[in-house]
Amino acid sequence: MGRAPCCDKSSVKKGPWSPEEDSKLKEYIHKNGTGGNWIALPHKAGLKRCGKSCRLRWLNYLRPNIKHGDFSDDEDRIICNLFATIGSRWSIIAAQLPGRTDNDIKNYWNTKLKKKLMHGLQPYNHHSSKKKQQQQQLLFLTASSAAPPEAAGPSSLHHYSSLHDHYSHHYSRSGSYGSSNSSTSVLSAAAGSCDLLVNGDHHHIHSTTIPSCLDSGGGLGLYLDELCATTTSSVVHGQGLSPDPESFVFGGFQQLLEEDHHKALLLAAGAANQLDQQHSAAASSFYDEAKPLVSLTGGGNGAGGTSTGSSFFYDSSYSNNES
DNA sequence: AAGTTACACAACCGCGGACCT
DNA sequence: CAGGTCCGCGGTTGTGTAACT
Repeated sequence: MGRAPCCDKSSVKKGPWSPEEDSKLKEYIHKNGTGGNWIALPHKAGLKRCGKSCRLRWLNYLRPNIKHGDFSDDEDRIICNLFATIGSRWSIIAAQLPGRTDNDIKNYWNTKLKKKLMHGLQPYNHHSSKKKQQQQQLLFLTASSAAPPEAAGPSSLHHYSSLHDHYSHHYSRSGSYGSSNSSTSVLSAAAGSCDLLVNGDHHHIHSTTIPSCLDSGGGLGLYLDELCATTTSSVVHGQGLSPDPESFVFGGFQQLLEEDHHKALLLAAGAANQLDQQHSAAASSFYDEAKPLVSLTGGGNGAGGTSTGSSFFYDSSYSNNES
């Protein structure tokens, strides 16, 4: 029954790979391929390594056409856009960046890009009172400005809080996500005017004054008054569609405590799924089960992705699920 | 110059789903 | 169908090195 154990953990070597090990692995795979069996590979290749370790070394370092070194602005943009849409699905993000590995992107995000984003989030709303500012927390929904207007998809209802689940569900069935040649547009969320559905109340927002969140990506945001309040009747104000876009996007951010910085960052990146996980307790205190916490409807200019990408978010089955 | 801290990156670990027997 | 392994993924840790005091 079953298969043999992957390896004897007590007898395998761990830690950094030596050049000799690298060349052994490279040579073996060039001659024989992986054979579809990483567990058996190290023994055949004469390596005292776990199959998992070999696989990781090959995929992340030895494989041909791997890019090392600085990420370009375009790559930054793509990573931010994708992270904003799907969260930390590094393998999917990596699939959109030829030559980059998920591990590489993950490290890059954790060490540089996240900080870059943090530093970008500093101007403050000069128009709000201090007390008001302290009460306000920022809910930030990112939307890609990279997608051209003509890429707009049909309208559908988006429940941001469940975007992650939808995404997993849909891509795993359609298998179309990797086929797009337009990585920035594949996962673009709506950037044009749209309706926000907050605890059942509709708010229509026009995009023309919506500024860019990152250097590149577009974004729209709104304040949630008393985000952590225990009441379920909190009102969401669609603030900031003002002549002072910067203050809208980043307003209130500086008042957040360390924990909230992380929360706001996740929000800023649109990683609603992570927010759900990490702050579900706080969120659940004011989340009305019967109504979506925050939803995005419509989608004018820039909504959705192109060609293959558009099927992603505007899949009919998804729309059906929402009704 | 030595010690400490911060940073970047490689590698490991554990989990969940797919697959095999 | 049940019980087991394999594979791939994401989170975390370890290690080398640069920057700072």
